[in-house]
Amino acid sequence: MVTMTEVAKHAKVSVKTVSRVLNSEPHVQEGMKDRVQKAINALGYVPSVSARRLRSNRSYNIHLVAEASRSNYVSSVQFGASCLCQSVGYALTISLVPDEVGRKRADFEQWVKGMSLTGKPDGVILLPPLTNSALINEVLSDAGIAVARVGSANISDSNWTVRVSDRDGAFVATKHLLELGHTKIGFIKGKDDQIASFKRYDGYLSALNSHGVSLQPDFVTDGSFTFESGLACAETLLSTSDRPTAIFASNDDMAAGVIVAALRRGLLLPKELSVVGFDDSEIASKTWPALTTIRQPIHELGEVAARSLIDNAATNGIQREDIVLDFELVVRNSTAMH
Amino acid sequence: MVTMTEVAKHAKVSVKTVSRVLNSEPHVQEGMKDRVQKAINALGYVPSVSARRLRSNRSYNIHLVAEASRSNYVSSVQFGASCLCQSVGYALTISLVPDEVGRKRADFEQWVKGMSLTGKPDGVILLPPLTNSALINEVLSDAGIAVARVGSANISDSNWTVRVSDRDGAFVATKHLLELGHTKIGFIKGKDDQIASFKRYDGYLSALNSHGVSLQPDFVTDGSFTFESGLACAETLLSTSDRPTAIFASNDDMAAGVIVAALRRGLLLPKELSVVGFDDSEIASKTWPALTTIRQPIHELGEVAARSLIDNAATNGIQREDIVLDFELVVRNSTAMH
DNA sequence: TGGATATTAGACAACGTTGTCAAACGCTGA
DNA sequence: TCAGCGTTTGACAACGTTGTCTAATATCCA
Repeated sequence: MVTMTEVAKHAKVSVKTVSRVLNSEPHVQEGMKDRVQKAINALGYVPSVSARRLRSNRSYNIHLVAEASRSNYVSSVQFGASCLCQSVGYALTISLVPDEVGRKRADFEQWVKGMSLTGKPDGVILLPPLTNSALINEVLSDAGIAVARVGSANISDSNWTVRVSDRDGAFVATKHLLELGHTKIGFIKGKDDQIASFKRYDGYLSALNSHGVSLQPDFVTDGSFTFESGLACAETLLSTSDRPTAIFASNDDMAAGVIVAALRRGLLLPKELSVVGFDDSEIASKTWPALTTIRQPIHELGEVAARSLIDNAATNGIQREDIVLDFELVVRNSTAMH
Repeated sequence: MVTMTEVAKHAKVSVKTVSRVLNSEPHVQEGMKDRVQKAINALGYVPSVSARRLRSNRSYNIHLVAEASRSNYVSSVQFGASCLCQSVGYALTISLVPDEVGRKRADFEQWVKGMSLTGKPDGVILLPPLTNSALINEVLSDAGIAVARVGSANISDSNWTVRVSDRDGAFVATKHLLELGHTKIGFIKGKDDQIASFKRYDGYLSALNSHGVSLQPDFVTDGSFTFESGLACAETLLSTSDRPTAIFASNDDMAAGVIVAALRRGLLLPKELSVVGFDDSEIASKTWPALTTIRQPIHELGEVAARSLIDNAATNGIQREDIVLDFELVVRNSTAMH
């Protein structure tokens, strides 16, 4: 292994000068820079992260925490974060936790400790539904770790939130159905541990309202963001005598469940039932008919979250923000005129 | 931050003794152990990974490399690996690379260098189709990094392979169709950069053979493991005058494509067409009808891969193996008697 | 009982980098 | 010409752990 000392010897300068060049510190003459650079290339020197970490007390590491379910969403965020981290020489570590963690305090503190055991990261990215866990946010804050949350949250502290407007997205989705002539629009809520669930419901309500359609309470059901819950809710919605002609599910997995439920009953889609989802996750384009949905720039969410944390670590800046990215209505084959 | 020195002072022993206790080295008396343990708990001491890494020249880090597509499969493996790493105090870092990497040598070496920049891992887990990339395996070997490959490979070196028997799995899947009375069985191959593709084809052939059914070349099409390719292949297979009554696709994504193609043509499933997939990835249970498929213990693949690498790092052992896990035929609603 | 060996504990150096401090140098203005 | 200042460089310590070596003590066998 080539060390800084060898580079220094080869370039006939001190180690400190090599260090200065590597970290592009000021007060180094051009000639020196060149000499050092040449020595580095000649010897194929690569700095030791371990040593750098130890001395500078930075981990050059971002940690992402997500629940193991919802794999499509998670892996898209991860991809965005992974690309960015790699491009700036950061490592991205991952914890996929089972669904129940975050509920029991002791377990979770144990988990945080485990994380610091593997090297306290410069920042942590939280994915829904962890985003809105007061417990997790508190524990991380207490540990002095910067946090970037992906998705809506109602926690107000000095960290980042990176999200799309759930309310506006749901509004646009519902409006799309209204404009196709639907007035009997079923809604499947998300899990109530996620703020997004309420915001999407809000958007649905406002859209109905702004089109002068009154809410029919039977048409609103409680899902939990899973395929199975979407299927079950659709069974309920479709078995009423005066059934909805369209269903807006709070995410794509549930919408896929709606489609299966409808096919089972022998409904012709989209003629006899229009379906809209939310997320544009992978499954949206693999159902038949393919899902009309609200596209979140999921990949970008991860990228922005990672970048915020890294910039923060580099500058020790404290300017935290609520970053809202744009969504987009993607019209496929699951919606039609009524 | 609490350091070892402080623990040593508190317990009135030398730092080395504390180190010995922490690493459960031999030759420490019980009394000492207790005293040190108490001091550790009292002060809430957590060892510094950075220092440990620097001194011991181990990274306590496993790196997983996958292509960003195939998210269901990737995140299952990840979950298995993540759980295991966490339970033994290792970190799991991830690189999700775009689909083309591994083709261009320079790019890839750049990538490996980037990885070592973020701390040379104790081991790397490769996921298909990277598993079988001679280039990647070579570059990692040259860098002296232990590798565990998930999925079939035809690279013979002294690293691990963790997989199921693709041939046998495909044999069982095909046999299932034959036993339902099908003789006209279409097959959709996987991408030819993966050994699994050939093995699954082999299994299909053997099953036909062992049931005395002769191969009909028209019934074999070239897919690439994507939903779209499955859809396209099914279009071809179903448009022939003497169309197959069953289709075995080399993975679930393609099988989902087959289902969509069939539904588009107005076929009744599974009555008019039986479909079988491979993997039991998330989508398999979310299609209508739900897919009959071969379940790989994907989660376990990741776990076993990670464990092999960690054990190796701890013991400096060199016993590398080809680990074959069990698969299982999962019968759902996409197959029926002919 | 004595010598040899095994066990236990500690002092110290070392890992490869960055931070601190001081020295050397060149420049400016009086 | 010289004090005063800014720039550039280097010597050295420090980060928190583990490896090596040595010393002290306990144990064993002849």
